[in-house]
Amino acid sequence: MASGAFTLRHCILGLLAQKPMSGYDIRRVMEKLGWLIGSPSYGSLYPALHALYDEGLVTVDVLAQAGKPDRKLYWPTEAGRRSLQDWVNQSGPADVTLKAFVMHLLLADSFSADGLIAYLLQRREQILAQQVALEASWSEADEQVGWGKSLALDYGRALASAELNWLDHVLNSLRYPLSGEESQRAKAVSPDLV
Amino acid sequence: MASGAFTLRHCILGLLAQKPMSGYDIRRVMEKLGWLIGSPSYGSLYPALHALYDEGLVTVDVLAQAGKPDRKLYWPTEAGRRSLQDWVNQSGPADVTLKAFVMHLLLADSFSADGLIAYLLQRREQILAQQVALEASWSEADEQVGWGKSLALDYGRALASAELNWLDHVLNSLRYPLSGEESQRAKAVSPDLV
DNA sequence: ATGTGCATGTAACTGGTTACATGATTCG
DNA sequence: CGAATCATGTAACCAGTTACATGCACAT
Repeated sequence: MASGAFTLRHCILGLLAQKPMSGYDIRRVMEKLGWLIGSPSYGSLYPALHALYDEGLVTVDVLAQAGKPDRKLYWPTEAGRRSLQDWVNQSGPADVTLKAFVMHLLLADSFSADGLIAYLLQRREQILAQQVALEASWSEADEQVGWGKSLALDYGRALASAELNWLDHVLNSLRYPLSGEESQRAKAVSPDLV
Repeated sequence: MASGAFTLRHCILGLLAQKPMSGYDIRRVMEKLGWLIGSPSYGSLYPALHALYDEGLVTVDVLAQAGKPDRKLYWPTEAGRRSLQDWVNQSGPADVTLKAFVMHLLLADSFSADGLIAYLLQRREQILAQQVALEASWSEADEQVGWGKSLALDYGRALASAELNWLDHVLNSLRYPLSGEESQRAKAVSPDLV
């Protein structure tokens, strides 16, 4: 329950772990990251923040401001950091949505290098599986693929191969060399679409 | 309100427009498309299907089967097709999430060619804006960007540029359908479903 | 006998959005 | 003088998940 899926709680905790912020700040940051992480409404943000506080995962410091409403700066307690670390460590392939993945990247500083590499490899495995599944869906001569379906599948293929390329590139720069066979597969894809 | 965001309703309606299916079928199809569209639980699928039926947007035909439970084949009514067409036509840049975008691609057959091109151009504009926003976020020398943040931003950049490439390629092939293969696909655009 | 696939569904819950309410300050 | 930005929050609602309940057929 506390683990499992990636929710606003984790997101907030993750951002606060990098730098103390107010609810308002959190939203601004998420807005700037835009579609990568998606910004929540205050209607969910503030309640989530209060809940984290009630559970002792974050502390607050209230800064009175002239003319403006009080600015409540939140940051994780030790328990909060532990809980975040738990999430980072135990998150399996099941919950690797785009948001969760991006949050893992953002928290890269708090990984051990090995942990990050393991996580990226896991992600790589997953994308590879999806690519294979799409390819299978394509050549499924169940009946001829409609134009729309072929468009959608091709789009998926393009995204998947782009991500694989990126992953390989990053893994490489982390000096984790892949076997020749595997890395070639990912590199070969880019130029042929539709 | 009934329009706006992309929900299960639209998704179901869209899939049924391509081919009559049971709730079970719908789920299998969505599962196969995997992360592109995401498969819902039956706990949301069946109720949504019933709601569509109650509103007269889909009809059902019950096929009794030996040994197995009845198979309820659903497909859109005229009203359903109209409602779907409305969604396709009026969906603005606001709701262009990945799911919604993929659904538009899947329904490409039911667009006029011009409509599809307009939609893709809209998407292109949006991705371009996101790319710019990320770039801005990067060079924001507010303080030096942490490793995690730079990783995440770079990931976003990679995805955005991959999508732009794909969009350009598709747009190009839509405007200059030359090869035999592609002109065949171009023909497939015309039969609309309304 | 045990599990997997087919096929339907409901009830309780959760995680979010939308719309509302407040109020000072600064910019055009 | 009105709009945007800073800054907080609540209440009603909605869309989805999880867990449960049913039941037959076929393969291991």
